[in-house]
Amino acid sequence: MDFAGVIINWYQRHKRDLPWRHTTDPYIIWLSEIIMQQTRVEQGTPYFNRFAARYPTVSDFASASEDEILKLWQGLGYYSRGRNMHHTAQMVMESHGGYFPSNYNSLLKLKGIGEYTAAAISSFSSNEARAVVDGNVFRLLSRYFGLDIPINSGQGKKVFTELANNLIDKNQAGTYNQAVMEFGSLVCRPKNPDCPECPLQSGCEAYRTNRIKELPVKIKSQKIRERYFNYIIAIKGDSVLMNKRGPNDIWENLYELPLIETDVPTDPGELMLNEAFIKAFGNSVIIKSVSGPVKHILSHQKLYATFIQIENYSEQFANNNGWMYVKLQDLEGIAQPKLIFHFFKNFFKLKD
DNA sequence: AAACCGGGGAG
DNA sequence: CTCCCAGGTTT
Repeated sequence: MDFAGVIINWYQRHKRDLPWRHTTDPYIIWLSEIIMQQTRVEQGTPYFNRFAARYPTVSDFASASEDEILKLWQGLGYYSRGRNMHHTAQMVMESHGGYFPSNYNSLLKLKGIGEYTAAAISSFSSNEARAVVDGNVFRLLSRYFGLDIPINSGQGKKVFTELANNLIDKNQAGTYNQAVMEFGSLVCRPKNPDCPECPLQSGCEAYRTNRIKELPVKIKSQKIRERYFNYIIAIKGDSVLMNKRGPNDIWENLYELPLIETDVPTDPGELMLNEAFIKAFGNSVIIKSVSGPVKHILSHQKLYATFIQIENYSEQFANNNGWMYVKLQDLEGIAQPKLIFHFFKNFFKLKD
């Protein structure tokens, strides 16, 4: 049996029953694929179920508001995925007559859909023979063929994509694509792969040469930036001052507390002398309470957040774009980063 | 080509 | 702590 045959045979005996595997509707498959990008199946599945229930068709998705979509997305990370989906859903309504595309080239033009996702949707919905190349496939192929070219280099991407397209079973492209990813996820795992039970063991170059641990090769990641977020809690009556974040930074269009960011750790007393702080709140502020710093780690940044509740402030922040008072009972309805959501939960003793 | 974009779980 | 997950977009 050839490579594809072994993989498909294994898949038919070991595949998981995932909710998006029961459909050929490209819209539903798109929903699942975007949600699962850089996300573990266990983490993404509840989100998929909520989105599929709330927006059964692309029309439903397109007519929702961005705030509503981001709220449903809250906690899943990489929020541009949610914003791009909204844009794409509207594009499908306007330019594709409400019918979600199912061919590779049309899919590739849509926002948030790259080569992987276009190959996945087209093969799962219409059996188009384009090989998916995701993290699982990179790992499986680099090990099986003993290729040490970095998987995150331009050249590596090209080599592995070409190889994958030579291996695909063109008569059952969708099944093959599902199968290679499932196999990479459950057998050819990143750590402790199940080589003893692997049906490809006899032909695996990395296994033969004892290089399982060295493959795949990846180019080292970037430096991690450290940032200091001084969040201000300004409560007036039954409202709290909030900020809607702007473009070109993390958490775009999500809501947080008013933020005075500094390059170095700054204690609250010192922060009150900060130019931006005085410009927003005046110079007769009283600090009521301080908590933190709370460490919040992203893949590319380390955040240290301090929460400072103030009183006797003057409202000179009227010109600060995005700052607004939000009623406490409306807080639960707006999309917030995990850091903020958790803080509020603790601060107001909110229930789940 | 390199930087940017979350959050969580495994080891 | 490090690595990586059904990756894509921007610079």
